[in-house]
Amino acid sequence: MTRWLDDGEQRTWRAFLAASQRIQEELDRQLQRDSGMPHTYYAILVRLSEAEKRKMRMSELAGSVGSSPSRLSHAVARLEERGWVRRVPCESDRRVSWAVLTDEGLAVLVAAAPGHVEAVRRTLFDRLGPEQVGQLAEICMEILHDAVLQDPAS
Amino acid sequence: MTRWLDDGEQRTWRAFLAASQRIQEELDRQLQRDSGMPHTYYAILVRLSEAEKRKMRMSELAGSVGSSPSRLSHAVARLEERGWVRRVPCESDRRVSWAVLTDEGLAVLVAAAPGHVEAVRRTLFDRLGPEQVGQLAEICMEILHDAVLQDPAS
DNA sequence: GTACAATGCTTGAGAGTTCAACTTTCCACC
DNA sequence: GGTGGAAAGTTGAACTCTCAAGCATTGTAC
Repeated sequence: MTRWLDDGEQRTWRAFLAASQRIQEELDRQLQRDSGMPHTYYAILVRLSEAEKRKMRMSELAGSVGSSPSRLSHAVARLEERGWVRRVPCESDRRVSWAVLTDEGLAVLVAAAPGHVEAVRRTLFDRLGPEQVGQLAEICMEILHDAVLQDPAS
Repeated sequence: MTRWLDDGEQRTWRAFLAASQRIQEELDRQLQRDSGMPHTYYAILVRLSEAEKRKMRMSELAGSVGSSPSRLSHAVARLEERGWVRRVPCESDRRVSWAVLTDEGLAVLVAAAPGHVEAVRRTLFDRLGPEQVGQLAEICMEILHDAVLQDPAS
């Protein structure tokens, strides 16, 4: 009954796994080594830096970086300890917390960005032609499109 | 000096991150829920099941699943606790350990496989056309090709 | 044959993630 | 205006991963 993967699919799948794993690890290692933070923390700082007044609600931020509420809560707690992010209670809805990027956090991000972008180029874009970049974008959009991604059983 | 990403690259990069993250999480969740193990453990069982006599040296296995020696050592320790893998010392080189997939481990793998393959289809292959699958394979090969992936500074 | 480096693997501590509660606040309804 | 449920976040425990250090064993050079 199971629709097993044929040889081509098998190869594609394993290549995809290996490639994405490798990129993730390389970026994590680079950021950890050069800036003392994992990639997920970097993504949080980036997203905050782009937001109006450098602040976002926790849930919005979580959705934006593709993180669970719990993960984000833990992460922001660590970022707050380092003084890179501050949590401010929302006046109009007291369930809500604002996460605010501090000046110090922005400085750390600015310092980390060039090395990170270099790593992204080295691991991904420098290896692909322009057509492939377009194809990859298209493919990833399809994967994300209407991303139910749920098991029918659940 | 930094070669920043242009808008198209930026979008591609974020789509790629989101897509690969999403697939990883979906697979991990499915396997954890239905078979009580993370995806990395599943990969270890798969690789062992394909090996001659269902056994491999730890270092070989680590390379094969793209894991650090340390990670594999921890993982196999857990798998051994569950009785799915056994470690056997090598006679000819006593530094070496063989990891052996047990009958019980094979049974668990066989039980887990259909649900996993379904998840892979649902999250990836069902969303792409045949051309895109080919393109994706090609792209991932390029990413892995001659994968130095090292920072010049190191 | 004895020092010394390299190899194979393991270990422990620190850090991040997950999952299932749990608290607080808001909203809708009667 | 109370009540029940939904929404927003947090917390703690269990688990995995990483990194650096460590222990044997093997290979190499003198």
